Amino acid sequence: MPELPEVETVRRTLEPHVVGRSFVDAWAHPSSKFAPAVEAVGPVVDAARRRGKYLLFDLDDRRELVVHLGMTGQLTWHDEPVDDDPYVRAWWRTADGAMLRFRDVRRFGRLAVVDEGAYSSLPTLHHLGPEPFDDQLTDEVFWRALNSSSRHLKTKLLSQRPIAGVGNIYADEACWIAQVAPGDRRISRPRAAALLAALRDVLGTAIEHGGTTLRDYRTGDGDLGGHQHHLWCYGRGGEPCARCGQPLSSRVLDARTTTWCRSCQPRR
DNA sequence: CGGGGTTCCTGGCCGC
DNA sequence: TGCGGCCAGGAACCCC
Repeated sequence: MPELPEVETVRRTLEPHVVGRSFVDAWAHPSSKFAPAVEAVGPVVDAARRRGKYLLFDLDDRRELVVHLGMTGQLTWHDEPVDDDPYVRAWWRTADGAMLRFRDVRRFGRLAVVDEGAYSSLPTLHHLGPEPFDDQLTDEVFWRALNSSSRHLKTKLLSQRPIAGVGNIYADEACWIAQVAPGDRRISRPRAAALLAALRDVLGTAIEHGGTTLRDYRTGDGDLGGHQHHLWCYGRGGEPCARCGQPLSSRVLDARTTTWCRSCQPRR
């Protein structure tokens, strides 16, 4: 499940390949989720950026190729032709025979080519909250955003509004680190500050590890991430809490599997 | 417009 | 061994 650390790793690994190049040919699966890929043929790629879980490739004709990896998306660079694969949903070829390839088994990913900054066709990107490491995201701002509705705290994290780029893995990890109950609906200012610090800690560490590969995620060079060996609670329901030894709880919260420690993440 | 439900997808896994 | 059923879940989409 590519979240911010995975998408940032893909961005960093693709950047040296794509920036300064242009695509001379492209193909896309007929689904409207992927068909726009061919519109990126022609212009030079000026930059490889990221906002939340979205990859943004700036094109030099004032447009952007927007890529969301969904659940199983893999965006990889290939200097040489690669074997055919039934799960490839789009590819772009450069003049020198290299290829950028989008593979996505479950087709939850999505591609778009838009005028620069014109994200209205992608509502989550259009209304995306601040980047985790943005100085504008202060404890105060985060606390207010988390208390602006009465939904579960974890659901608010996953909404991409209080903060961009957090998915199921890092939401559970950050709540565990900050000792926040994911099912609480309100949070005190000091706990919000602790949760923001935990998010920054875990997202930063996961980027250093090249992201979390549970199954499908790969870097832009096709490599596995490493953060799967550093998870405190995600996917560990029933195992002892690394902090207190009590078994971690797991249940579905707002349609998302949630793992936490009832003992050291008590309801407030 | 916030909130809640539904849909998109298919490999992997479980139980019989 | 084979197969039906269920699960994983981000974001678009629709409705109230």
